[in-house]
Amino acid sequence: MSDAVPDVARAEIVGAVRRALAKHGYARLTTKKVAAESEKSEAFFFYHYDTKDDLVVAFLDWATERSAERLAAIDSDDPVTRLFVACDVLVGDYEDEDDRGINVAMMELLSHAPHDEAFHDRLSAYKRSVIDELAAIVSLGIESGAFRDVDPEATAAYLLMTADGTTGAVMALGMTDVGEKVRERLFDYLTSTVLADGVSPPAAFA
Amino acid sequence: MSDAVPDVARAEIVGAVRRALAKHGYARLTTKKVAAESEKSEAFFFYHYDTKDDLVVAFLDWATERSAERLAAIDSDDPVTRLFVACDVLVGDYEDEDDRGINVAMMELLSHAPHDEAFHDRLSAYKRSVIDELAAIVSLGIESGAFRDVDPEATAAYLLMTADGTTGAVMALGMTDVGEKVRERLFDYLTSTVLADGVSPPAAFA
DNA sequence: GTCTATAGCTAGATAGAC
DNA sequence: GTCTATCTAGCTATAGAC
Repeated sequence: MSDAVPDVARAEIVGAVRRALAKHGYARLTTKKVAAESEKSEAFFFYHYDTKDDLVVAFLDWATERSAERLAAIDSDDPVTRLFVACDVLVGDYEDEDDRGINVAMMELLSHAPHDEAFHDRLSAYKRSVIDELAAIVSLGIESGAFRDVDPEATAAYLLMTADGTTGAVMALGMTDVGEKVRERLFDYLTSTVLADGVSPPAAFA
Repeated sequence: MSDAVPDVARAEIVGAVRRALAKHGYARLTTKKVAAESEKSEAFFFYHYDTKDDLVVAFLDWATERSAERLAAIDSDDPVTRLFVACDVLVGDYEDEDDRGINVAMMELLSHAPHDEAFHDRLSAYKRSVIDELAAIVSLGIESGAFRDVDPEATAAYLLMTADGTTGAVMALGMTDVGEKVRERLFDYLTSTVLADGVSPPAAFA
């Protein structure tokens, strides 16, 4: 994928970019601030990557991959559990500071995507893949009879958009009360509209 | 509100900031680029505002006010119509280039809010006011018997978060197909979960 | 491969004429 | 009030020692 940057170097770089983004945001990111988040010098970063933007793209590649893996790693054969946990993961956890920083940074890059093709391409592909993943879960549930006969793609898109919006208000603005209420409505939606009659939500979400 | 910047000057400035943000995004915004979007010189902007960030805040004040007014201006006494139209407005129109630019810019400022108190304060207040506005519509509908007895605040928050997330994917990434599907699911949600039995959505949304 | 030092530029902001 | 000209700081990126 990325042209032969050694794994240790990339890990160091991605970590420093991640911390610098969490501390200063993309709009105020400088290569000095990135270097300040590691033991390495500024030149170290320019040896491995050509430009500052390449550093950010390396972070973005890492972040999208990480998020996709977290979804894929949901460990259950039951479509009901998988769908609830997936939505839970997508909304995110405000208390997890690292996660919050990563999510806010991804959002800042997303909102800058109209002006940066690399951001646009990676984030469109990522969003698309999440929708596909959710749609696959929905399809499974329909086949198994646990879900109603909803439109998998449309339902997946709808769920992701709700989770995305919530991430913004909760992670970026700290409106945790809104987060709680939306979570409740979201799980209620799954229960009343996606789950088939007589199917219950997982215990943790009831 | 803002300390005595003449209305004509402010209009000129807000317009230039708006166009510069639409063209370059917040992360790449410079005062030179702002000035390039007007007939005025760079010094003109610094005569009326002390710092570059004050210019952006002036834009943000204008943008939040504009969005709030658009919601408040929905011209109907019928809670059903008002709720559907409000959601429609909140999701926004991808085809409207100005609206798209404004929405994407607001999103970029939102995602930078953890690092800028002025952004944080204005956007939290704005989001809160939209939730209040939506909740008021929901309460009205419940009183009139057009809506079920849902939780107005939670429902309002839930609807806004879905609209916000959709704005991101549609306006910033151009995923218009996702926008269509989410709109459909969103209006379906309103119809099946918020509207009382036997109440129909407005003709335009059926 | 990684460092220190610095080039070269552009940013935000100001001075002073009008 | 608005302009042109310009200052200074801080940025991205590179050169050259090790």
